[in-house]
Amino acid sequence: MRLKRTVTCGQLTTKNIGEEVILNGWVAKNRDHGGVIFLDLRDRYGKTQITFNPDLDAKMADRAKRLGMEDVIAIKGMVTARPGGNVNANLPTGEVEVIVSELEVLNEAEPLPFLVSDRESGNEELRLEYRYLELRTSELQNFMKIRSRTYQSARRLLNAEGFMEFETPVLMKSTPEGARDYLVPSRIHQGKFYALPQSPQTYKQLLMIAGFDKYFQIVKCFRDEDLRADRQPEFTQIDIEMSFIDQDDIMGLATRVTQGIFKEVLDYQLPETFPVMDYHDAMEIYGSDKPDIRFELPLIEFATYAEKTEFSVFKDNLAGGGRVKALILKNAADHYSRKILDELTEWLKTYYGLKGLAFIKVEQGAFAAGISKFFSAELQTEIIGNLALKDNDIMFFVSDDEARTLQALGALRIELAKRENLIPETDIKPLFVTNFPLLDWDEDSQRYIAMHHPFTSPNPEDIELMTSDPGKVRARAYDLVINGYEVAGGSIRIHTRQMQSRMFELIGMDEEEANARFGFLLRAFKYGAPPHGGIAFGFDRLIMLLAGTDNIRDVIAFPKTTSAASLMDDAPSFVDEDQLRELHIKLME
RNA sequence: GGGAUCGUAGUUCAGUUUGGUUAGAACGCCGGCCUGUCAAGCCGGAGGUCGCCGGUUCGAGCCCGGUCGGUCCCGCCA
Repeated sequence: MRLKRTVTCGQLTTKNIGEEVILNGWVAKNRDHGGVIFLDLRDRYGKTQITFNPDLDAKMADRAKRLGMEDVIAIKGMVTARPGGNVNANLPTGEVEVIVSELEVLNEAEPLPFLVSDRESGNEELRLEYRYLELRTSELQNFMKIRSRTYQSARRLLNAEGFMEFETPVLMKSTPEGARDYLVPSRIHQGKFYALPQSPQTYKQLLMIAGFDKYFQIVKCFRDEDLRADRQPEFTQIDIEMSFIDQDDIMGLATRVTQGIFKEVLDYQLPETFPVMDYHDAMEIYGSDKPDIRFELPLIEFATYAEKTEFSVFKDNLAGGGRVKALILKNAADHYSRKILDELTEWLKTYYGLKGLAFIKVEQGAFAAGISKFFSAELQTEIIGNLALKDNDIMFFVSDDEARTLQALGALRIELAKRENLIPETDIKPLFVTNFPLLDWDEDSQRYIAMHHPFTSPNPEDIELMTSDPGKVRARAYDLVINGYEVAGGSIRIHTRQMQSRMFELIGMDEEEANARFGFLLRAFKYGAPPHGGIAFGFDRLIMLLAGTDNIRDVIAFPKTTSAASLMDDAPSFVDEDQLRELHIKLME
């Protein structure tokens, strides 16, 4: 190219008036007045108005007339103050314009499938097909800048803490405990497969055994599971592991890293320490292991009152080991018509398997509507007094088995908060959730499965329970939760062969199977494994919070759709017979 | 695996409730006018397999069945 830029499109101000400059960029807009022609020239640094005047060069003005949106051009010209009254206050460069003396058209663009100036001008399917165009929009340019700054910030902070950065294999052994693996067939080893890592878990533990006591990696992870608004099949973690530490050390580090990132990327000051909540309390009070604590609206234990009602649903559920919990919305009963209550009920039935949603409203100091007739006058007075209910309050009740009650009411808590505008959108409220159960009973396979992963250390106080009541054993595991998103999760690991074998036993994995799958790790434990533990940040979710978006696709340059496809390059796709033959693979009909 | 919802000019949408002649608007595109705009303005034009397949009907963008694709959710995500 002939005209190489001397400045970017975002930097010219009145200070540059009188300078001759060269700009390169995309035509963002062409405003042709018949005589004078204004173009907005855009690059990732900003926009600058360039002006063609036929009085100065009629031929060039004619060429400028033909320039269309997203053409790539280079211009040389003089930085000039805009005439009085023509300043654009919305643009940092709005006080100046460049009067063009030379024009080089670097590449013309065809008519566009949607407007780069307006992200909403194309639906998502189309934008994903032309993702490189969507990435030109100011919104995604900004998200990618935040992402880039966050990489740098994380690296700087961890480096300052004395961590070493590593890379671990992407082609690894399949370990079919946990999420479904993405498999890669081996050409050389007929019939054998590599797996893409769900996380570099075992490698980082082996690096601890190797003596690299502070490890980190910004790493892609792959999980072949169904997608959500905050889940992609390939996603990025800031993976961290440390030796000779305890849970508090990891939580402290995670706190400092999170604070540092929010400070450096957003100049947002998070609290000095993050609150710590028991898993049990999170479930009981918020109905979630990743509670959004930007607003209160706690779940209320209602069993003792429910016992005194005449409502058989409550009493039967309690008798059968189920639960009754409630939510109170203050001064909002008039927002909940029959129609809206029916919609909420239908939603809870459909998604959370509830049989119904009960409610009462408070009117003139007593219960009204819903299931109020099942409460005696004395009971109503008692509840109104104890729970400080006022007129126009509405109380929702969910009663089912424990898991369903907590999950459904937790979901209702969020839904009601949205409807009532109770969520301070700009707040950032982190907390740690700790003391997760070590094991989860799996009905399908009639055995315990590891809730976090099978390398998680049990709480030393609960070792006895491993024999007597495994379901009660707490894990030394912790999640960092921000605004209802699980942003990071980790644990103190098992570091002795004995304990690891015991854990495998508990989840019903016999020695042979354990050796086949994790023998390399078990063997390593025999040669001086230090106590260690770590945490992994869901990098994309962290960016979502920093960017203020609720969609993970917004913060990934080339994301996949809900069906794990890439609309731009059409992956996945069929491959040649030759390729399959080389891999010893035959497709089933 | 299941549920909900969407699919109509290049694009965003209206039209579907109640089936009926030529499927509209805006933006973009093309042409013309216009010398200070910044969502520039004014005039004109081109542009449609109503996602696809099948059915009902004298007649389907509209009704029915299926299918493909997008999104959101449940299951799943150690």
